[in-house]
Amino acid sequence: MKFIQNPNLLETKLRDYHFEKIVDQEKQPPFTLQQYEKDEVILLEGVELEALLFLVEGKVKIASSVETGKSLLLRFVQPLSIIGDIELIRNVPVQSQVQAVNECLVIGLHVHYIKQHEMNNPKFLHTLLEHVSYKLQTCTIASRVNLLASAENKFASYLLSTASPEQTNDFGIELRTSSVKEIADLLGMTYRHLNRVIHSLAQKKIIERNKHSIRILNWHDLEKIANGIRFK
Amino acid sequence: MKFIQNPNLLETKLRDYHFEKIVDQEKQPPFTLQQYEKDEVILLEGVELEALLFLVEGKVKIASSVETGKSLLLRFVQPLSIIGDIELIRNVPVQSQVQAVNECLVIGLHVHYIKQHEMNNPKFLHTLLEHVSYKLQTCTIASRVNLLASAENKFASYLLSTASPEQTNDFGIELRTSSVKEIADLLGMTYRHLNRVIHSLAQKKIIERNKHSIRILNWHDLEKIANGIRFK
DNA sequence: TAATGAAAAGGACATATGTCCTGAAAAGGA
DNA sequence: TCCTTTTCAGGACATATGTCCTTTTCATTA
Repeated sequence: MKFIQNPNLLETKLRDYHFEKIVDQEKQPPFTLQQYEKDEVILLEGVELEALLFLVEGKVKIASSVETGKSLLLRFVQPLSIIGDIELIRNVPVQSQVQAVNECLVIGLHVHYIKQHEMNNPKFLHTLLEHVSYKLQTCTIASRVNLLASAENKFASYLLSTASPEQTNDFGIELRTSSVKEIADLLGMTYRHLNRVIHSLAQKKIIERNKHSIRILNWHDLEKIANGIRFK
Repeated sequence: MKFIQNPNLLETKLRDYHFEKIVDQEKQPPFTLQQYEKDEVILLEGVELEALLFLVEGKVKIASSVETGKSLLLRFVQPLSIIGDIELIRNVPVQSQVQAVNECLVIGLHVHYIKQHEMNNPKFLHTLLEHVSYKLQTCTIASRVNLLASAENKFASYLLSTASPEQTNDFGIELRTSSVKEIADLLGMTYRHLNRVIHSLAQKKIIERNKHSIRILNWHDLEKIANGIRFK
C-alpha cells in the first residue's frame, strides 16, 4: 500500500462520489488517499480496523475462510463501496479477507475520527445503513442460492448475471482460464466440477466453449436452467 | 394477528426494552401491540412492508424460498429483534418469510411515521445500524459455513451452539422428533441425511440417541468434528 | 389385548460433487 | 525449431447427499 499525496486527486474523488452527502466536510476530515496494487491484500481477517475505507477506483474481492484452510469468495465490490462498516459499528475484528483484484484507489478515514465526529451525523449514518443493508440483502440472496441451487443452476445464473444480451450475440463472454478457477471459487465448487458443468452445457448446445471465451447459444434454455436464480 | 389494546403492557415492554434509547418518545409514536399465534405467518415474502416490527416476546423464524418451491431457514430471532429493517431502508418488498415459532408479541410502528419522524434521529439510526450489521455478520458466517462445511460439521456445530456443557452432562439435549426435521431444514439438508449423520455419530460413541433426546458423550471429539465452526 | 394407522427410521439406489492423477495443449527458453 | 516446463482438460474412482420406498415403532381405539 502506498499513501498518495495528491490533494487534487483526492478532491476530485470526493466530488465525484458526493462525499458532501456523506460526511461533514466543514470539519476537514483527515482523509487519506491510498493505492493498492493488483492482488495486494487490503485487510486481513482478524486484525483490528484502523480506518473506514471508501473504494473509489478499481475492483475488490471479499473472501472468507474457515479453519480448514479453505476459503470462499463472498462477493466483488466496486466504487463506491464502503469497507469496514460492520467492524466500525460492532467493534469487531475484520471479518473477511479483502483483496485488490486490480489496481485500486481507496479513501481512508480513521475510525477514531469517525467515532468522535460522525457517529451522530444522520447523513453519515444513512450512508452506512444503505451500504450495510444492501450487503445484507445480497448476502441473504447469496446464502439461499448457495444452499439450494445446484452447480449447474449457479453457473447458469452467473453467466446470465455477467453477460448482457448484446455482447453475447456477437462474441460470447470473455473468460480467461484463470477466471474459470475464480468462478469456481466464487460459486463454492471445485474447478474440476465447474469444468464438468461447462462441458455438459456445451454438449447440450446451450453454450459454446472456445479457448478464451464462452458464448451463449441458447439464452432461453440457460434461463430455464438458472431457474429464476439471479446474483444481484 | 390480533391487535392488543393494552396500554400498560405496551408501556412495560417499551420500558423493558429501553425504547427511550431508540425512538423519540416525546412525539408519542403511534405504536401498536400485536399478537401472533404459534406458526402464524408474520410477513410473507414479496409484500410491501407496512410497519417496522420489534419482537418483544416469543421466537420467530426467518426463512427464504426459491422458485423451485424449496425453502430454507435463515435464522431464528428472539427479543429484542427488529423485523423489516432492510425493507424500510432500501424500499424493497419483504425479503424473507417471517413466521412465529410460538406465541409472539410484537410492537409495530408504521413505516410512514418513521420516514417522517425518525429517519434523522441518530439514536434510531444507530439502533438500526446495530441490528442490520449484526445480521450481516451472522449471515456472512452462516453463508461461509453453509458452503464449506459438511453435514456432519454443521450438525456438530449446531449441537455445540445449542447445548451448554452443564445440561449435557446430565440429560443431553432435548430433541423432539419434529425438531430433528427442523434442524435438517435449518442446516439445509434432508431429514434422511441428518438421520444418517446422527446414526454415524452415535456409532462412534460421540452422541447417544434416545427417544426424545440426544446426549453428548464426547464433547471433545464433537468439537473436533465441528472444526472450529460455530453458529452465533 | 389386538387391530389399525400414523410417524419415524432405515435400506437401496441415484445423483452430485470432490480428489487424484494422467495425457494433451500451450508457453517459454535454448 | 525442438525440448522443457507449466497449465489445463478430462478420466476414474471415492464420497456426500438426495429420492423413494419399506420396515419399524409407537400410539390409538375398538
